[in-house]
Amino acid sequence: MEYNAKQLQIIEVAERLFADKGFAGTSVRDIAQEANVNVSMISYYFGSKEKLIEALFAMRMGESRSRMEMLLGNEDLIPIQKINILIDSAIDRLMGNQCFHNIMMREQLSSERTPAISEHIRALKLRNVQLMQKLIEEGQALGAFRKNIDLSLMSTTLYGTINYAIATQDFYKRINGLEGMEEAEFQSHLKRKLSQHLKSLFKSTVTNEHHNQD
Amino acid sequence: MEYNAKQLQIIEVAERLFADKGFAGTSVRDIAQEANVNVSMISYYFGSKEKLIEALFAMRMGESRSRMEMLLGNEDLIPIQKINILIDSAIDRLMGNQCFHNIMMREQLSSERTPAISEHIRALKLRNVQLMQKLIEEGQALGAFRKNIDLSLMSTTLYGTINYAIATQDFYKRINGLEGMEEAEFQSHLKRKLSQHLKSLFKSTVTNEHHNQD
DNA sequence: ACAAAAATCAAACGTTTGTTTGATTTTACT
DNA sequence: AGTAAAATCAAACAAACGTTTGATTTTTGT
Repeated sequence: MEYNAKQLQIIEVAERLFADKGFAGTSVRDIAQEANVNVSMISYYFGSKEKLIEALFAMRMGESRSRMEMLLGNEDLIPIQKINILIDSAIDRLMGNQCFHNIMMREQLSSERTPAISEHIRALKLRNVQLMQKLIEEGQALGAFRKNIDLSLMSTTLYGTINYAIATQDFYKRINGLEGMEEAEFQSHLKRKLSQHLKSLFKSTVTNEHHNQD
Repeated sequence: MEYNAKQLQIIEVAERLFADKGFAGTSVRDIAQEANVNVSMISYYFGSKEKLIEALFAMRMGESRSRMEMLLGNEDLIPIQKINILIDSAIDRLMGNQCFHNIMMREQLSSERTPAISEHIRALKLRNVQLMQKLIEEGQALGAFRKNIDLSLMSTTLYGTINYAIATQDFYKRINGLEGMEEAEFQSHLKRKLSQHLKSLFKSTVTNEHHNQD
């Protein structure tokens, strides 16, 4: 589905408001006002508020594919390098679409509020977890990774840590005394810290190497 | 504040519904119906729907203290044992109060929806992160733990992993083929897996010991 | 047993909700 | 230029919302 400028404007405003106040907490009049359109345009273009959030999901899910396939094809990389690419691409994806992933998180907290959306999320999570399992099993086959790794909980730790870091970033800012830092600078600071932290975490946990400082 | 049976009934039903459908997505009539009370009783007892969720937070926050202080006082335990106790008590606390922590997670996703609640959450998170920092610094002082540990992101990983595991437990069930398992059994299964996973994760990451299988 | 207090109820209150209507304006096409 | 389609609008719609009211029942304390 392709959208014109007005429709995109509505979707993007809705994304921001849904992320901030939740789906039920956001009225179509809120959206219409911030998007500078008449209330009736939402039903006119999307059919209903419910179909609007489904359109948002269909749109955002359609993006982001294919960039990670590069990493699978490249045979020059050693297992831990592939894991590191996976970590960084997950951080980039979640940090770069905070509003949408906030909404996704909310949807996961409700059980099956909208079947179409739940199905989108399930498919995405399945791709993510299978990709990580593939990389870990490759590393295990090469003898580089430990055998006793809980595959599905490793991806829980990856996405759980990133999501939770994003959800609590104000708290992180406060306890690390970064309240004065400019927003864009803070975002890249957090990305860098998350990257270091998760890479070190995964390296210690999945590899057979003895730990060495860097 | 102490509540009578009817008030507790309202709070507990509200907790379940807020967790499942969100605060804005739950109507006072939903709550009244499931709690078998008249709609007006909610305003009568709590003043408003908003004050009801604040009462819920005040009640749940008041519990759960003090059990973990035991772990701090005990000088017989080595650092990694204290960390393990912290992990298990976090798992027990979050898994044992899934509805409430679901609501807490939702509140963290909205920026400052209710200042009183945000303040409760901030205080709780501060206690948690400071406790973990204290334990890690003890271990570092004893030479048992590495020096280059990102203190605030370690607790992000702990709580992020548990919260995300709880939020996606239906998915976990499905990809691990546990759909037939009885609910109580699955809950203790997940607790055990989470405990093993997080202990192994923390051991690999924070200690100076070389890894050994168990 | 009685009076005061607390609890409960159906009904109504005024808003806000998502959606539809019908008229009007703007755009697109020949 | 003229007409059909698309877009926009204020207004209205019924339903659901949180809350209040005022009468009635139940509980409590003496």
